[in-house]
Amino acid sequence: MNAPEPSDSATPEKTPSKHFIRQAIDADLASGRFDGVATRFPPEPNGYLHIGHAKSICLNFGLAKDMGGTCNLRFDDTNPVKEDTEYVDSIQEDVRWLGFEWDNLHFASDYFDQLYDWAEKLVKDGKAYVCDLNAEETRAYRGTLTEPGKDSPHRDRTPEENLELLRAMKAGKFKDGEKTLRAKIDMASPNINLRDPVMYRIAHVPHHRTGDKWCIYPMYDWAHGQSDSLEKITFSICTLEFEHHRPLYNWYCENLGIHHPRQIEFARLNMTFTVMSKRKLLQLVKENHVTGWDDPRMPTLVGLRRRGYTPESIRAFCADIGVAKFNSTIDVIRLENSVREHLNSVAPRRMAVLDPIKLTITNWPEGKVEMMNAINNPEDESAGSREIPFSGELYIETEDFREEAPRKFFRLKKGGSVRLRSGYIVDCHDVVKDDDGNITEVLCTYDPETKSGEDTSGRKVKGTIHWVSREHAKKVTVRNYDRLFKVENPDASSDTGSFLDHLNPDSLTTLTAHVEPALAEAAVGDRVQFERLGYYVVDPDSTDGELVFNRIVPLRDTWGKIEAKGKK
RNA sequence: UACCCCGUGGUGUAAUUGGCAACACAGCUGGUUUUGGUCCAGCCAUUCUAGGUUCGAGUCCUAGCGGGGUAGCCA
Repeated sequence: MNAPEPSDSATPEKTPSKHFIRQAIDADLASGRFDGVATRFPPEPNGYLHIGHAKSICLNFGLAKDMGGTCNLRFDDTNPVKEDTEYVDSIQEDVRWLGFEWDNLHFASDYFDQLYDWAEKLVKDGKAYVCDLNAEETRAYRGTLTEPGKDSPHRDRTPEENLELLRAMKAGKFKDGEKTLRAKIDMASPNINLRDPVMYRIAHVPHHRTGDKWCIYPMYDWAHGQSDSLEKITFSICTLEFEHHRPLYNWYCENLGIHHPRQIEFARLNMTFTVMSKRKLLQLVKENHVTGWDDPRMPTLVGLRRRGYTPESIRAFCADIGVAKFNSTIDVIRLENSVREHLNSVAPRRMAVLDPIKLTITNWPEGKVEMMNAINNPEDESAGSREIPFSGELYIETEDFREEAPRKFFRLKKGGSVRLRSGYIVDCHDVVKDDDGNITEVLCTYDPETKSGEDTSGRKVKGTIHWVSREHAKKVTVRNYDRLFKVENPDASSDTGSFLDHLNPDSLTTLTAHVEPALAEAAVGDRVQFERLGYYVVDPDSTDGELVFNRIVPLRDTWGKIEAKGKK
């Protein structure tokens, strides 16, 4: 424990700045308040994990790793009406996929017995009481944000009476909502959490792990800190909205006289063009605005995984955005960049034509097929190369040809030249049009002296475009995903409607693409770069006969920007 | 209008804890390039405001302004 800093203090340059939680930990270690770091990631199993949880996971597991400590995975399963094992499984899978392994796996429900014993202790100490007020009355007695509350009429029951009542509650003698156990703190506290908070509510509902054993269930505050304590957590890291709960967290630990972790709050992740609340994500799924929790447009971890995001890129993103208390909104571009950056270094390059137009090479020897050598990844020599068939009939991207084009258009135009990537330079001399005047075919000659890798011509052309050989190309389905929402802040409360009004109708475009033959062997989960287009992953929907590629993220598109600017 | 938290470039995060405001991303300029990708270079800030303490304030104090959170028997 408490490993000394690596002695690289001689290189002040490299010292990464420490966020405020790291600083707090350093201080507590230095002062002797704690002698190690033990954290936990405590999800409630009532939904799928999303990118916001990834921030918390990276923080908690990352801290433990960096400080030579431990991190547990604990399910905060104190409310059986909302929770389900379906989520327990998916959460574990997601945490592992992200690249973390917990030291211990726990469930708050495993502590129900201990929690109950502690509740009796507080009752005996005169620090908790059974209250007969119903939910409405409790609310009325609690007061408001600006007015103090009033004491419950049952606040002064004797410990003996309370104990008897509590045991009767546990034994199932009362109906749902008939009684609660409350901590006896201060009904006039400016902090509403301290106005005699409910510890137990009655709910005759089976629990996904404890079955019918309990009909009283602990509230978050009464379970969370105690679970932390039992696991000897030192730093209980949570999001900002729990800040006002900290005094209560402390009160329980102090009044029980048990191990007392330090709760530290940080700002949860907000991201542009994204909704993050469980309620809204659930609504997107339930109302079929997406195909499921793992729809590639969802910010869930299962969604991002299916989209093709790598765990490395998500971890890099989380490290990149930092940790603070300021309530910020991260530009989703940052997330997209992180996966681009990772995939740029590891994804093999392949050629795919999404919107084909035929290109015929009029001076190409009839029936000749030439194998061209193509580099797999210019960023990684060890990735090697592959062979691509080149022939007299090719497909190129429709948008890469213009009959007439502006000076700045570096691609193919009538009377112009372009390099076919890993192929030859071609010169366009004519086009073929249908009756409506649409171009159906581009006619070119090729320059035999310009073969890629053995160019002896000395010719320079402005542009290079991708292509596939018409007879050798494979057809695949391509799903081009875009942002799910068309506005930066879909959460923004417009008086008129809901966040659903901001759904992007073009968030998915499905098309049939022609790809180079090497792609026929691609397996589900393989990630490639379609040259000049973007990064793609093979979707599990793929079958033997038909591959499905999801667009993970497009390449940066400088030309697109130039063109868009020109139109304004 | 009670209490708590937070205000540093377009967006985020730093600043040896009182000592020349740094880094990343975005944007804009240019360069390299057989991906208009990658890569490289340059440009882009009166630290919310007003006072105060100090030789010196992003940092400390006071007041104001702005943003967020909180009144579940949810977590």
